[in-house]
Amino acid sequence: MTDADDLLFRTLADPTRRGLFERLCREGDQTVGALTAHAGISQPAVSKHLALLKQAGLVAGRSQGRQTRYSARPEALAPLSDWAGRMTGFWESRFDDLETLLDRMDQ
Amino acid sequence: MTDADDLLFRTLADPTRRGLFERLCREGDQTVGALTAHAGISQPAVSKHLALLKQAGLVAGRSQGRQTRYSARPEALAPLSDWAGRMTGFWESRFDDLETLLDRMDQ
DNA sequence: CCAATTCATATCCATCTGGTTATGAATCAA
DNA sequence: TTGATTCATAACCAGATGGATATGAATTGG
Repeated sequence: MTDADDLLFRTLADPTRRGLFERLCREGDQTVGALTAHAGISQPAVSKHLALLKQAGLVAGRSQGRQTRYSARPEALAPLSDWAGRMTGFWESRFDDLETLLDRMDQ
Repeated sequence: MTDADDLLFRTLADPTRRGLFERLCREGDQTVGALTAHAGISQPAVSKHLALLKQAGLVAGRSQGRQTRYSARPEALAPLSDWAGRMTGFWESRFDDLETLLDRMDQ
């Protein structure tokens, strides 16, 4: 469990952040204003969440004049799926071991 | 984003809980004492984490005399991978739309 | 140039969170 | 039965977290 993985999990723990990320995945790039209009919280709060999402690599922001357009980076979710896969893998391999053991006991 | 999903994300946000869950996936059932011996925190702290993991469906505990053996339930991770898959799916479908649009403009 | 817009940052605050110690309930061993 | 073991729960505390408001910097339009 690396440090970056921990940041990823922590960042996704908040429903507001997941909401912002999901919206960017669904509907593509958005300005802070557009995101704020649907978030139900203040603009500074949205900006703070976006900063955290950015730090976790989940979004990227590029400045366009006085606006900032944010976009989702779903590739950043890969470590999440990888980790879940490993957990299930450990589980199944232990299950396999048990099966081999039972097979041996059967003989 | 359902309520259960939110609980799952929140529960996995803590590195100690992920560690406990990972250990149960890797090495199978463990008593609270065995888990405490490797966790680096007090037994009550471990019990509290286990209670949260249980509430999220990630582990199950069965009482055996004065011990409690906990086991991992990796199936509970499914909503996590599902959500990640949906996010990537949204992304890709938007990308497809853009491609079709560009294709049309090419004609 | 000046006013308005857009966003980020600073500051502050209530609440949540993860840890501790203390304690109690249940089980086992002698 | 009595004392030890194992775990869960209660009470408490320091620090993190998510929110608000205030403000400033940068850009744009008139």
